Amino acid sequence: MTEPDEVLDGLVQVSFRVMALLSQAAAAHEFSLTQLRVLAILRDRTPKMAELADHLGLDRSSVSGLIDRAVRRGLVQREASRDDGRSVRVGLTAEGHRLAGQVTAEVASLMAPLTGDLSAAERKRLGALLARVLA
Amino acid sequence: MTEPDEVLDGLVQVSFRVMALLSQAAAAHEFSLTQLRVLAILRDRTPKMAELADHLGLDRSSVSGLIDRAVRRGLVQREASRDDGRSVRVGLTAEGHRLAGQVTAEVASLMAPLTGDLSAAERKRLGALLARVLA
DNA sequence: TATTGTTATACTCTATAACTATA
DNA sequence: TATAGTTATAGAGTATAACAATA
Repeated sequence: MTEPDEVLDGLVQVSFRVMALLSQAAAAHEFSLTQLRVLAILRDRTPKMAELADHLGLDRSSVSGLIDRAVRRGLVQREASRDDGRSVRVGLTAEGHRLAGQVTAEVASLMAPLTGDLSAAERKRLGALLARVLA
Repeated sequence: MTEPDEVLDGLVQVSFRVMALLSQAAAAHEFSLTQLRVLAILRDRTPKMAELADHLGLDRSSVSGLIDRAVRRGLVQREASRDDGRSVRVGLTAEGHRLAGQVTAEVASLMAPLTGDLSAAERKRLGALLARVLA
């Protein structure tokens, strides 16, 4: 190949741009993109460690460390599962929820200019096409 | 906020998908996403260290380490600049070029399914919209 | 025996600060 | 003095392997 598809190339370029913005939003609060993902995931879930590892696509041992650091910062709590004595559920603390909400808002602000030049119709079309890509 | 724009949400989701595919392509050759970026950048440039750091958005000291490891793997070479005795140019070795080409092809293959369900017209439209986003 | 999570270990990535050499 | 690059150091992120507790 070597001549990459125009559209695929655009997807890669846009993805790097988006990741840079997400990293910037995370860095403003001194955490990593991965910690940002953890916060986002825990906003509407209280998964077991193994489930969280699956969501993130990481090894369980890596997630242990991530959660250790988030707990140390007071953003996340561990609690024992009653159904299975081996497993542990993780969830946001009140402060974690607050921060997750704030960062989500900041991400939206940072990203808004990306689609700022598009008309309502173009936005709708782009949204639909992205949904197809994700299908 | 808290209710993120549909389109922005799509961009974030697609970006994570793309990054996962790129990471997968890189991991198949046992290197990181950053090393993949280095290879891609050096495919058509022979920058000085400081220029490479700018492209990557990283500190020079971080790039020193990245290049050290790539040199150790025989993919990249350093050479002194003749115009400025302080600066160093970096470029791919023959093996680095070979590998960069191969990985680029593998990335294209991995990503192809993303747009596999789109018609030619839809692809064209998506490409145009992504170009607007990048503008 | 198998599974859940943690720990020990090792390496990559990254930044800051201090340093060397050149300008 | 200022700039280019490296080195020293420290911490986060990641995986593999070994382990404890529970199933």
